[in-house]
Amino acid sequence: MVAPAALDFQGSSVDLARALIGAVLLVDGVGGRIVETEAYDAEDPASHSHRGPDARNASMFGPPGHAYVYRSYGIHWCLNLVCREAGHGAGVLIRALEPTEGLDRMRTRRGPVVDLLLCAGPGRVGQALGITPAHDGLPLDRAPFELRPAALRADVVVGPRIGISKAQEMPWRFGLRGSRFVSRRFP
DNA sequence: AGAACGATTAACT
DNA sequence: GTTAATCGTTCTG
Repeated sequence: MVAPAALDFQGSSVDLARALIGAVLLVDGVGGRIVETEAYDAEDPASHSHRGPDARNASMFGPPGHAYVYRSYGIHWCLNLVCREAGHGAGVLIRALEPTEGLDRMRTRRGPVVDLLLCAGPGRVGQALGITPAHDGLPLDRAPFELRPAALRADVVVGPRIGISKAQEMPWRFGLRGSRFVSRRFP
């Protein structure tokens, strides 16, 4: 019997990003197993919270255990889970899921793509789960969110983050080893 | 005020 | 491998 890895929203975003691999995330009953995450922090030049609180990133400076939703490239809605003490500005970007529940609704939202690409990337996760600005700032421990920690400690691989120009060398992207549902392979 | 830039994706060569 | 789409935020003058 192995104790479930509890999700600690009070700790660092790097620790939470690692612990989230293998956890199950649902929004209105639609979602799956988290297979890829990235950590961001106020001391991190690549983070939206680096310049301090503003209208867009306010949720990152709100209470831990809540959602931070932002618009990416004017097109996509991406979901983060806020951690650390309120006011700090740290969070974890959900980059990919292995779809397990609500497949039909995901296929309707995502259009004609193979199931492997339903949630392989932060923008795709947002679209498949129906994430909107209305989810920004909502608590993760009640509807429409459902978050279940991984039953066993997952086999996690680490690598540099994707799509950033600052602090590219920081190994703050985490994935489930061998998963075919990640947005990109790990070296 | 205007230009440049994204925590991206889909389509194309 | 390259590139267009698309729009709020940030940088520059």
